Amino acid sequence: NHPRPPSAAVVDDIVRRLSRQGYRDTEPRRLVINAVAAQRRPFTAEELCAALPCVGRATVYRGLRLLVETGQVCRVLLEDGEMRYQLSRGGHHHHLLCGACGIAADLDDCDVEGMLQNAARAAGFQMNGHWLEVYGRCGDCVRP
Amino acid sequence: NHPRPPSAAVVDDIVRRLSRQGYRDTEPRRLVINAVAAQRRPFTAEELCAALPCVGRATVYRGLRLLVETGQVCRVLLEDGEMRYQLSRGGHHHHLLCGACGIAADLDDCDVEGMLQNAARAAGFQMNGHWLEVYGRCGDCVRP
DNA sequence: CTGATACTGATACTGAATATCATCATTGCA
DNA sequence: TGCAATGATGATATTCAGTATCAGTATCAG
Repeated sequence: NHPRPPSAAVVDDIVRRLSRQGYRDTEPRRLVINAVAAQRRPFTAEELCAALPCVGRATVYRGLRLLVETGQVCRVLLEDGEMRYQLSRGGHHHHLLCGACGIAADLDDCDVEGMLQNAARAAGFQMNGHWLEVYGRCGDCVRP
Repeated sequence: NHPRPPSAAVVDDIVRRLSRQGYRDTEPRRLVINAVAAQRRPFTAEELCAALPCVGRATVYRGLRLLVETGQVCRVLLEDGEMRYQLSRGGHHHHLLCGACGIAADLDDCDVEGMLQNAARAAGFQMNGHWLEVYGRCGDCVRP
């Protein structure tokens, strides 16, 4: 339930990728990335702010938005409609969200794509993308 | 692009269902339901307020919330994360959302359920529900 | 009819997110 | 290495959706 020590390699990787796109490597931005990488489960922008009292609110929000826009952080939609964020491993994937402990596991090898393409086509619709979240209980919460 | 004249039968039906659950049949509430039924595409709470200048904001929000809670209006998640609402036909279904005209078509006969169940189980996860939206272009917007 | 109570709506409030803008830090380049 | 050019920061003000309050009103069962 506590933040984990973020691996410096992960943070450096993200900073490098931003650098390649022309974004500067700054102290506050690194702090934001660090805090994002330290989260164990989907978090809100406000939680980030709380975890970074020495970084301005605006900077935290800007940093988070940047990470989302560059695809390094993905959005996670909770069952009640709340939007949270999580470090992304990259690539298309979905989330298995545990309603008990709040953790989000990745679900990669799932071919909804093809099925949806077909269903959409049958409805005269050209599919370009989709959003999928799966809700339930993770293994640890089902049998404790 | 204009609101359609809401069928009185649909509105009456909703009012009756609310009545059965102990909710009163009031003038402002009927106006809200009427406005909801008149929408052609997913709408926001604020759009409802704008369409109902003679009904108090609080009442519009309360009415909308009631309809969502009783399952007569479903939430629709846009690609950019914005949450909208739409009159529900009831039953489990998903939406085909057109990014061009904003319309939402229903997708009923699609068996993602089973596939997700299996994928979730393989990850040691007990699935209880899911959220799915499909994005793209509707037939009218693909070939105009 | 009538009373219990659900409902309404003007208003005030909250809280998340963004705009502003003077100041500072970073980086490419000389 | 030093120096602009400009991207980034953060305190503050502001916006805006959504909710709480609460006195007054409408509904409906009996």
